[in-house]
Amino acid sequence: MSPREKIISFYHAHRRMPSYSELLPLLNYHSKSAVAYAVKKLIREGVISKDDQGRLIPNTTLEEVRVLGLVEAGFPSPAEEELADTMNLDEYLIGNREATFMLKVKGDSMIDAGINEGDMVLVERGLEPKSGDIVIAEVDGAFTMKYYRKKAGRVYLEAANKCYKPIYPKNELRITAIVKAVIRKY
Amino acid sequence: MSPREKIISFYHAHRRMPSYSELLPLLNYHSKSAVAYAVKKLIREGVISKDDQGRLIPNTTLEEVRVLGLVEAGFPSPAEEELADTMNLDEYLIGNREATFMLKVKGDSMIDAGINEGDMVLVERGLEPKSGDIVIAEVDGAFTMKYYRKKAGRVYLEAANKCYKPIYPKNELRITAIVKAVIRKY
DNA sequence: ATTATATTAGAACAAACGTTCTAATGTCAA
DNA sequence: TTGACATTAGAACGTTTGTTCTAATATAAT
Repeated sequence: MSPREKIISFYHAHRRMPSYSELLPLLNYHSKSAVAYAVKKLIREGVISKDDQGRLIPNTTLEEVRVLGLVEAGFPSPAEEELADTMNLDEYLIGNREATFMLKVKGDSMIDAGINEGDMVLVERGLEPKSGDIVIAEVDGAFTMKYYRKKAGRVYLEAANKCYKPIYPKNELRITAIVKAVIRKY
Repeated sequence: MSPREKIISFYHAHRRMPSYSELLPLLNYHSKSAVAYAVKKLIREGVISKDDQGRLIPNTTLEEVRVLGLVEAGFPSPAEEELADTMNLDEYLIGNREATFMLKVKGDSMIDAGINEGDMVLVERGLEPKSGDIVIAEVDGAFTMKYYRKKAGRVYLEAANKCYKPIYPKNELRITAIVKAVIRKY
């Protein structure tokens, strides 16, 4: 296990960077100056960084994922791999964390929109739905995921599956949340 | 802006929790004991926590998303909402961060698998593909995303789109990475 | 073996840390 | 107004922080 990996696992276990004292046993040293020396090396290598007060802060690569271009473009050669942009999944997917929830998808009503049973959807509450949004709606006491459509002032729900007919709500139509992202894990 | 939101934004800006001194201006206090008092309250409310040495650590809700059950089950009433499980997107989606990359999908060859053009895929390098995996493959110098199939010892690539025919590699077939997750943002 | 260099141990240091005490102030009900 | 309580300011405390120095040791080349 490299020093880098040890620090990363400490960071994820404690949700903060280790102090020099905590790095002593972690990096198998017996003096803080040895740690200081090792830390300087890691900083030179771009593994970690320091803030203006000397505290260690995680480098972006500790939390971010490298983003490449298109599938067709494929992977760059190791030489140019440094040019790759990085992205934080959390920041990318979550706007208002307080209002964001994750739901597991049941059924096949949105299969033509590429949302399959078992997928996870990130939904956000408290937003005003626009026509064309995918929403979580409460219809007659039950929850469903459908397209939210508004045509000629009339609101209805439409599945992304030809087997299902549009739903024209009889009573009230409560839009509980709006689907912001779909996540499928293999 | 509530104290909670101030701390969260500090945490995301500095990638660590603030010290008591840093909370002074943040919470508009002029003494550390006032901060200590406020921190105790926040801890009582479950907003933040402390480790065994008194340092502030972010509560799970600072980074995690609440997970509900099925779409059909919908949202629990506010009373039982505390029961909701939480999940960290990073931990959920990323196994080996060093080997993980993100690619933007071009084309419609995997549309029947629910992967559309413009989606992002999380791929991991250095894994041995199994039959049925979705992979990024280099065929004759170009990259494509296809199903990896192995039948009777023979390896070929198959699109999830009836318009495309299976690819039986003439020369070599290089599996560059395996698709671990699909992410679509609306 | 000898030299030069790189690394580590150990100690000392000022600065910053969270904690805790007293005193002052603010808040609210009676 | 009075009294009870909650909150804040300010100061002092012991501890831990990162830094920096010297001395000892390891490493590698000559």
